[in-house]
Amino acid sequence: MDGNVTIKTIAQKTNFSLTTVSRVLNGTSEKYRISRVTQQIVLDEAKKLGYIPNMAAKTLRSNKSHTVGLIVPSLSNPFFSIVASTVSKMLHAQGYVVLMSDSDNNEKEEKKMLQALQAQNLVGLIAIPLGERRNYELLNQGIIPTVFVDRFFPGFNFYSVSTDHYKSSFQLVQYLINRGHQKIACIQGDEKVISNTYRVQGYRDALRASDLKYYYLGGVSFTEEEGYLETKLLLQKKDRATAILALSDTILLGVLKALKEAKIAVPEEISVVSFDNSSYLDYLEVPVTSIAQPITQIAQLAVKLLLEQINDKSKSKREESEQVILLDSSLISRASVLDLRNR
Amino acid sequence: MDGNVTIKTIAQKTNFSLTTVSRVLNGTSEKYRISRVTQQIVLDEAKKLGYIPNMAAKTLRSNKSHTVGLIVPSLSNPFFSIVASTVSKMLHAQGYVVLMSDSDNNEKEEKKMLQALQAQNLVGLIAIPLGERRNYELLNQGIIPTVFVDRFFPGFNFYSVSTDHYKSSFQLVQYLINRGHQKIACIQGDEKVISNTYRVQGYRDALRASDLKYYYLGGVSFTEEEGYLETKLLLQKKDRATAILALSDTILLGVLKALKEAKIAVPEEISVVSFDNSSYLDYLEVPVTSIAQPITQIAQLAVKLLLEQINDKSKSKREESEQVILLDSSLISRASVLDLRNR
DNA sequence: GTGAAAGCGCTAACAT
DNA sequence: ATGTTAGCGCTTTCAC
Repeated sequence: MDGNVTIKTIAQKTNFSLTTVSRVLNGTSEKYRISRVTQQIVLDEAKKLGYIPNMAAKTLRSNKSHTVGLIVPSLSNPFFSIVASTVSKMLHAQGYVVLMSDSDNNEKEEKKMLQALQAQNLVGLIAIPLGERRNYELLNQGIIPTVFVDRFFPGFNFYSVSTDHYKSSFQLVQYLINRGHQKIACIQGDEKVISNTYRVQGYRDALRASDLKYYYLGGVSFTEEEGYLETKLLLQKKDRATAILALSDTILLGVLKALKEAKIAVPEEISVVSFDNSSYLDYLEVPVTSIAQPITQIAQLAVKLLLEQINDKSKSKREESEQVILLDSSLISRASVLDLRNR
Repeated sequence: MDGNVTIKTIAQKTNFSLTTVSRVLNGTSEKYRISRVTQQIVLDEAKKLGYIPNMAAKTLRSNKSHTVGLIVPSLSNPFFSIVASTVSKMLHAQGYVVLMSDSDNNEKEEKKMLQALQAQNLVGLIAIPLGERRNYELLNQGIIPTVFVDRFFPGFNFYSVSTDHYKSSFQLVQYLINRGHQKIACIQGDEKVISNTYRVQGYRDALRASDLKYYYLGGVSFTEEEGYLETKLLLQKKDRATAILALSDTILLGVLKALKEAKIAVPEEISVVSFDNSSYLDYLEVPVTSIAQPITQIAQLAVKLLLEQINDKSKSKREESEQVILLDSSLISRASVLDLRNR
């Protein structure tokens, strides 16, 4: 009643021992052949008293917390929040509880959060890391099963799940090239994040594959402002690109703003494509062709791999589990690309 | 080294007692006048050994977990994810850790999550509740300081922080009326959530205040599909509205889709306004006038109120803390409303 | 089929 | 300025 019902209370009320009560409440009755009657008495009393187990005690005793950590660069980014949403739901369904940390795109913060998480007896960790691999090297010698999502570092014995950024980017640029574009500019996000790196490589390699010499790369962060500024810059070049590849939808919005201000028509005067395929792309002034990542699939796979590791007691196995899993994206074609071959 | 360094290990290595080590590591050295030398020795050893405190033990012993629960209807909704992001960052900065739960807009799930959270010795809870008040009545007799965000139920001794939905809606409708609109339709979300209820009331009262008889209310959930379907329905009425009020941006996207399909021009043939002011509204085919909620402010205030309660040991005070705090929104005027007075 | 007792890592009252 | 000790709520040997 007074909010402090423990198994001891129940033991006293029912005149059974702590042990018996504990066993009943943990579903190990069968294993210890506790009589149906006893079970019922204990269960009834627990319900009547509104017993709520004390996780801290369980965790301390068993050294297993049923807690999974989740660290993301920023929840205000839809991509990450959908991952968080999916991960959270799946894990809760499995009886885990999720400790969420928003590293705010700040590596110092990320480090602090990782440390805080380590004190929580986590049974697992799902991380969308920032650019600093050392933050993850401190991770308790890989004692906590960890899965990287979207971004990763080579050389960790963790699973990583992400879109095949390189391939996606390559295909997207090829899509432009196939429509006659020869001068394609790219506005990137943060150079330190590996998904960005791969996208840029895909961009570069697609150009090379078609022997295109025009190469323009700008941008330093995945923000609307950057997209805006970089587009302003881009428009001042005498040799203007015929297409812009925005490496995220946030960047895209900035690009569109700058183009609108300069009264440059999309796609008549310049074509635009992006990564992310946000739901509003269909409703923009000109619907924008974009790469759709299989976000939910990625998150689901990450959780599955994590649970697998958690349930796999044989740690030896885990030692050699470095594995990067790349999922294909889909190119959603809309009206923002002009076919230059028809001119 | 082996990942199981406790204060006992440090005590042995340094030949100090558990107490001393504990005190040094908890920053209570001053209070107990532990010598600088001792402090340094202990601190050095802790660092050398890579000591990580065991939170479960701390929590068990002190019955205070430094863990705050956060429960949201769905992280994939930008409004909620921004709240989550802000809350998480602020709380982490204060040394708290955040247990996140996505109730998936499902009251059964919400109940389960609330129960799971209760087992975690939470020191506080921030909740964006669904429609079921009973889920919160079970909340440990209000022993855990709780703050409702965005939505709330009357009769709880919790603080609630939200936008003044009624007023916002009233103003928005008045804005339409001022521009000569007399037939305004409203497409709502989930009737069970109080923010929706208030918005609908604001809509109704604004009409009444101007003696307008036209009243059209449709919709059952905050989704694009609903917005789409309801608009289809709406368009079949012989007496068509001159303006549509979409109670969320998700609904809005559906509305726009239906209008586009029907080739009805915005704002020439019909005006549209919405709630949420998502960042992409500026870039839509027709930028849409919308109500911007002070999301970050709301989240910040909620955290402040929570921390206040947590630090306020005098529970008596908390007993009478029911208080609903309403923040003003801003009306962001864009091109989606036609001024009928000029015709 | 059930119970007694030890102990997980930590803190705090009570020493000195 | 530092140490001893009890105990938070729970699980788990070991015992009968």
